[in-house]
Amino acid sequence: MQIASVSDRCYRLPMVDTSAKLNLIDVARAAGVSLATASRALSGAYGVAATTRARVLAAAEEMSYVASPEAARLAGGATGRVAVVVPHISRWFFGTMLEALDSVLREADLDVLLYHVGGLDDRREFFERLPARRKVDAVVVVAFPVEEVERQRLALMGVQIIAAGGQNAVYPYVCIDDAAAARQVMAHLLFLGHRRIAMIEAIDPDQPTRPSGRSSGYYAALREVGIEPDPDLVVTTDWGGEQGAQAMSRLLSIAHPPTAVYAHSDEVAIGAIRTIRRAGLRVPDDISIVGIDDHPLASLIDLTTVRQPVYEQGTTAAHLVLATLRGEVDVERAVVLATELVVRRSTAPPRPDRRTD
Amino acid sequence: MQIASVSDRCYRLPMVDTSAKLNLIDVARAAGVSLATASRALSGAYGVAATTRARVLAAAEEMSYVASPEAARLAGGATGRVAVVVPHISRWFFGTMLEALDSVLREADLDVLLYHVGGLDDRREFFERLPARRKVDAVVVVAFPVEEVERQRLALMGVQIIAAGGQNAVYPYVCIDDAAAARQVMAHLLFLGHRRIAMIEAIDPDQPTRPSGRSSGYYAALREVGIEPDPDLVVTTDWGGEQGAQAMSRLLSIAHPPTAVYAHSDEVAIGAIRTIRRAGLRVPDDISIVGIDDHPLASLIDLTTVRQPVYEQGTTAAHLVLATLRGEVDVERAVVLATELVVRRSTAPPRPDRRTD
DNA sequence: CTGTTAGCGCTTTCAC
DNA sequence: GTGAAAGCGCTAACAG
Repeated sequence: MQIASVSDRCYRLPMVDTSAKLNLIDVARAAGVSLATASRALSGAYGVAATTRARVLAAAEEMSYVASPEAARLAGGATGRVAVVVPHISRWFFGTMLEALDSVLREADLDVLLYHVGGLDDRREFFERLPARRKVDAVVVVAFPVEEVERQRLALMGVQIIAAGGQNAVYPYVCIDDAAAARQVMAHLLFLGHRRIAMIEAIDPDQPTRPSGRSSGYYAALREVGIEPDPDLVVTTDWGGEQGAQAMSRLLSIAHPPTAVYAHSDEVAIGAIRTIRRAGLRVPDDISIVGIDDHPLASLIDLTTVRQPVYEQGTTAAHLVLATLRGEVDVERAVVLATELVVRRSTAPPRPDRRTD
Repeated sequence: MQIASVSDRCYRLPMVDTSAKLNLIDVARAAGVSLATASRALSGAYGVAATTRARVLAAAEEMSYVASPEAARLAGGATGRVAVVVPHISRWFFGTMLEALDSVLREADLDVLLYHVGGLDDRREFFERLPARRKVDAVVVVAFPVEEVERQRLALMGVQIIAAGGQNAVYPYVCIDDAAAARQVMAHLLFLGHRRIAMIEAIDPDQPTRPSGRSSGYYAALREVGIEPDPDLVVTTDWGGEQGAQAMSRLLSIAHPPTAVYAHSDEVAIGAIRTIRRAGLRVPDDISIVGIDDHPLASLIDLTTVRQPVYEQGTTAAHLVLATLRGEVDVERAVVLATELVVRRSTAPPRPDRRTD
């Protein structure tokens, strides 16, 4: 992590001459057109002859002209910025999503304004402040519910909303089918012969969220095979490894502990594994465990999981943003990406002496 | 991860009346002063009577006035934005750093512009583009070297640079002492009686970096106790778990494998552990292993490591930004934060039959 | 299809 | 200590 001046770089960086700033007017002159025409040509508006536009574009390219977002915005144009709103940053899911969003938005020459909105106060602050001065052209909310009032407020300012990793009927979104993911977990566990399957349900205490499909899928799968859900086998906690470990302790403290555990995320699952091991039990011999995500460390832990395409959700959401910004009317409003079971070595049939059926 | 309109929220969001936008002139009128005075008062410049300033501030507060960054910048002021440049986003270290930076910068009413600069092309793009139009007031580079030319280019535009998680003599920085961290690892391992200590050295292939203190500390510690470094015991790889696993394979393929392994990061260490286990060996009985970071999952894996205060590095760097922006001259230009060894259960004395001394 | 013109909301000289 | 006025660089009506 050392930082030092590296002298043997492979590119030259021309020194800027601050005294000679390059404005649109310069490009216009170089192309032999008026300022207005240059503006139209660059912004891709209609009503410019193809040859003229080409000339302007060439001149701009030649002089490596970069427009001033400030001036553009002030004059009523777009800001060239999009806000990405995330409830967490350091967790893998959110970081990966950010990386994906950033990658395609930057490609489209849009700047990314990061908004970390943890609790309710941040959230309120965000939705009160942002619209006040149109700082962005669109906002992407990552796994984060937006109220209708909030949406309308933004819409009033001409700011679009797109959701990544979550769903809503009102604005475009891309997500996975959480209930289907839960069912993939359950199908695997049931097929292996497990009957006492616990669930470590994760919820974010700071975010008001509807009951997740990851939970409903569990109950649905159980009911379908005629197993009555046992409340003792469901424990709710925050996302995160330590919390998973604690939740697992509770599951080990009941009269008839489960033979298999379904955790809402890999991180939670990894925490649960620690508790199991500390109890002197083995995975998967004594207890099977499955997570959701396919976190990079899951493969290193040999954790069976359901993979969700996080990066792809991000890029897809970003493309939704671009399409919306372009004013495309026939935008695909809902994209649901497929998940898949990844079988590794944290699952096995239950020990014969522990089978309950 | 479901997103839905939540109706029972605990705050009211007033609908914006887009037709009545609030400008500085309105605040000025309300305070009974001229536009110029209002501007001066708000920007905290000298030459305004204390009472006048108070009146303006009150009016602004009352009307919950928010300045337009666009107009401010256009007129020669600050942008109210700072760029954060990171080579990765989804890795824990960088996400945590971002979270910390964001937290204090937002507190100071600055917006965070995220720049993911992966390879050389991105980097070039960044340093060519950003200065062209002053989009930000300062840039924070996270674990990322900046060339002198690049720095000067930014300085010319009045943009400050601050480094987080890396060091440089020219601009303010905050980091840890990598060499010291390495020595903490080595002291622990040597004290336990290990002599054949391997190092899995991690480097980012996309970033031109000076040899890390994490490596030099290893060699220094070895030499100090009179152990001749064995080239076979050092393997270099990319950061990341899979890479750590592969590196460990190589260490297991030499004539005399190590009794202990020092990995440059916890993620690398976790990968290495998988390889060790798959080889039928046990940690720490057969091989001890130590990482650096204290990644949240490290405690779940029971990994001995050297903790570095990532979040604190971020907040400190952000405060450096604020001080610099405030024009403070006597800014602490270099902050080096302490690291500490966290002993868990991945280290133990070497097996007597494997000791080589 | 292209050029002219009037601001966008603020900061900053300048006078007073 | 305060006010008046001149832009910052661009877009969006308008004319032509």
